[in-house]
Amino acid sequence: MATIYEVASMAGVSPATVSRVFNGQNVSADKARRVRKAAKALSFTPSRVARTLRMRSSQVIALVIPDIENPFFTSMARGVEDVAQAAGYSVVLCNSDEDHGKEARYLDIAVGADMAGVILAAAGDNSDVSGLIARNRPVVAVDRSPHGFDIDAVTVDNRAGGREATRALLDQGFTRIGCVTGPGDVETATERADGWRDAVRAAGAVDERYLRFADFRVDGGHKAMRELLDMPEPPDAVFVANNLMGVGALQVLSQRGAMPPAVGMAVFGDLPFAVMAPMAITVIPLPARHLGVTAAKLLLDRINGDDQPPRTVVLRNHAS
Amino acid sequence: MATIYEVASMAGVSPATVSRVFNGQNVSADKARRVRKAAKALSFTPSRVARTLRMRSSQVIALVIPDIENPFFTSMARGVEDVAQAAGYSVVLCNSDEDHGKEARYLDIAVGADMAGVILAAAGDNSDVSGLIARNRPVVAVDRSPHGFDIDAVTVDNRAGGREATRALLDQGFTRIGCVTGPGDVETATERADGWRDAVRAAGAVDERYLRFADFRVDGGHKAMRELLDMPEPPDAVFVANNLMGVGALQVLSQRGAMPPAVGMAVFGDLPFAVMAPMAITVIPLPARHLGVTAAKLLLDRINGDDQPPRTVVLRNHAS
DNA sequence: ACCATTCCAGAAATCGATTTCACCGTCAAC
DNA sequence: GTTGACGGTGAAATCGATTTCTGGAATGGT
Repeated sequence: MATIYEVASMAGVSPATVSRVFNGQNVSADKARRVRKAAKALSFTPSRVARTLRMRSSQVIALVIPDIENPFFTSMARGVEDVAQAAGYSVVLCNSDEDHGKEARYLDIAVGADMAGVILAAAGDNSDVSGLIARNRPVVAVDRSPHGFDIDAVTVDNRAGGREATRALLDQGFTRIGCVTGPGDVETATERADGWRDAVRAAGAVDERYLRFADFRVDGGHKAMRELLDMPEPPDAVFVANNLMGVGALQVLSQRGAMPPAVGMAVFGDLPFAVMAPMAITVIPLPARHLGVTAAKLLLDRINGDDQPPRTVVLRNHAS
Repeated sequence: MATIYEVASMAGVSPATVSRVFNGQNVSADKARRVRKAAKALSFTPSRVARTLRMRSSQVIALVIPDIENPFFTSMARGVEDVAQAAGYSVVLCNSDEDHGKEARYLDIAVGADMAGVILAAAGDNSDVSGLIARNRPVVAVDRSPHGFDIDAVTVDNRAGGREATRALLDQGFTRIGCVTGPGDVETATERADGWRDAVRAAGAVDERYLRFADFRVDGGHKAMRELLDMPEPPDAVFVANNLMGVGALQVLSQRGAMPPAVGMAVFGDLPFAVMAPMAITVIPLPARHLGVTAAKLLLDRINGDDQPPRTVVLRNHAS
């Protein structure tokens, strides 16, 4: 509540001097001491708001993710946080809940709050970052990237991963491979499904009835898996395009007493908090933390004035 | 980037009028129309920073949690978020990482950024919220509460839960019940261990060698569980005081081929993303989302000027 | 002893919104 | 016809920091 002015008058100096003390500029030792003492006495905390208004930029970066309850994204958040902290930035986490409206609102806030930059795991292909770009605020897309904008991006090779996962199932001798992927307007979902198509086609014909779009959550996995199993000729194996749907699918299989390898299963992304090493399940690991770290580094570069044309970094998901 | 002044001059009115248009005050229809048109043309986004500086409060609340990778806390965050959103507030999530230094930094930021209030799941008993109190900012403690401050709090009955969990193991016929709890300076950890002591004492003598303090994470569960199993006379069952350590303990048991019910197990808090209904495991469910909802409501009350003496809400964890 | 740097420090402008105050019309009441 | 109330509007103060500009003091080189 105390302001720089009160500190100044208590220390018998000008506000400018108080500011200089706190920003490590040259101030005589005597005055600096008096200022610090006064600041302590008044338990002075500088107003970041005033500072931000004047400086036109805050030491905060926004990380907008579509599902805070997904360990993949929280792990990514940790990566972002560690890099940002080390560089003196704070991270605020915004949960868009896969909702374009909420996402837009958070992006507006990021602009209005003069945040230094934004790392965005977009809710869908048509997320709109034009406001950020118009105002020249650095943005980095991570995991998924909005279409139609030429911005920095960090992704993994979704198609290759989907192909590899599906091929693993074929190699295990399964013949009717289903696919449970995410929403049709999310890049990672369609790309992973494309990988599935690639692999299946290479082994024969693609049966699109075995493809299900769900919502990238546990419940989506339930629903899609049930649908597949209830088909007249159900698949004998399934490729699931993300971790949470993988959990959902496994829960359904468990209920029906058909755990892998009775039904084949490959998952894109590590299964969260798995208790038993799921030997019968093929997992394409996803470098979640590393995605965050890389995105944060890219963003910090931009914040510090890096002006190259936008880069896209594709991380290897070292298959296992 | 456009300011209220540019909008004003484009619309041929004063900045005050522009402000009034956006804040729903009385302005003639004609001018209002011109202002809106100009604002659109300039793609004007009001500066929250300037607004906050002037109003001395922002529409943002901080939620400080000790571990963003723990689904219990993210679920709590969802509860907070839903309530806050509905009331027009945004939530920024701050991960203190069980570190008092980081936590203190985030609390400072909350003050300096003039946030409307803070919901704090403290990193330990001796977290310091005096800065917030001195500046009259609403704080609500959730899950854990810092000692020595008389503030609103929302908790569960940890001791009763620990007692109940342990009793369940005794009822199942186990006789040497171990306990894996969290750090000694975290209230929820010590209280749950107290519950364990209560139950064990009621059935005989408490052997403190069966009590382990770990770090509330998966690795802590590993370490503590291994130590217990490696004792000359290992426990035949174990009460684990949180969800992640429960996962860790189960992983160790799985490795050693002693899954429940070979070794008895009770866990405080729901196991995240469990694939199979763990019938052999006693789970004390934790109303994570509800904790968040309740805390957010309390905080909003305070923000809106509620001035009663601090309340402590203890939620029932409807045992199962 | 003199001039040129360099260093300190204060006054005042600035960031962009909100809000008080004062003023002007208009309209209703008496 | 005067008074009072009220709605609409703009000028200017305000929030609390940073920063430019300026002047004075101190330092150093010759």
